[in-house]
Amino acid sequence: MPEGPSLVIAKENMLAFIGKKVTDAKGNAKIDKSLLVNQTITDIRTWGKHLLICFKTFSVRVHFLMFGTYLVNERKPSSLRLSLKFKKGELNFYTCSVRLITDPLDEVYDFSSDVLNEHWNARKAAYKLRADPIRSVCDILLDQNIFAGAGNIIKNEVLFRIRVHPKSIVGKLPAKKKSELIREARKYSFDFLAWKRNFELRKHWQIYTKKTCPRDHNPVTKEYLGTGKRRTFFCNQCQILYD
DNA sequence: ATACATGTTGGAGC
DNA sequence: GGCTCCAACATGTA
Repeated sequence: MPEGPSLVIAKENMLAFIGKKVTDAKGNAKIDKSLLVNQTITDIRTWGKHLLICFKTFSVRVHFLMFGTYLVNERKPSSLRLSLKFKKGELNFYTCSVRLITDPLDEVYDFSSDVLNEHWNARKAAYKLRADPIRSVCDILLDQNIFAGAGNIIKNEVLFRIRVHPKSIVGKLPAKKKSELIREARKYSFDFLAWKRNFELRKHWQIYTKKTCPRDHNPVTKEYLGTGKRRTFFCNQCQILYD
């Protein structure tokens, strides 16, 4: 469930609860759940991979990490991390990280660094790349401070689309490639969102988990790259190394 | 069925 | 203090 577009879909699935009052809050989340009872949801937002359930004086931040799931007006046997009940309906969260945020969200988050946000600021991203030129494009694309919402699938597919080898150093990219990277990180995220909505995301993977490059039919290389040693698929022939 | 994965945090060790 | 490495979290999928 994790990458940014999936969070946008999660939010959309929960919009009906805006303006609704929590009648009960349960689950093993380590927050004071009693704070939520009798509070009304004022908004539901996302920042990257964070789902933000807003109340008048605080927000509940849900991060799904790798395996988190949620159900709207449904339950499953697994243990509940957080369950919000309403007069009509319920929101259930499993295997996720739940935190209370008491500072105003606009102080906690820079929404212009969320690739899916309407306030996305490409120039700011370009500035951040210039400020940190020696990092690999692999690490840059997973940096939530620069491309909030981008995850490992987006990383792989963006690099393939712009024909950049994942071991490239961001400062060595020609200016045109750098702006292409920034543009494509956002564009692919919206494609991801549209495909995910239609349950056809996998069908559109070009390099991620692939064995053969769809461009030149050479074998795809799989390596664990970057500081997080994340699964990276690439074509050694058509993705150019800038180092 | 065993291993692995769309992610992040925090602690140990240096 | 700061860096890197790794366990922990916990479950669906191949």
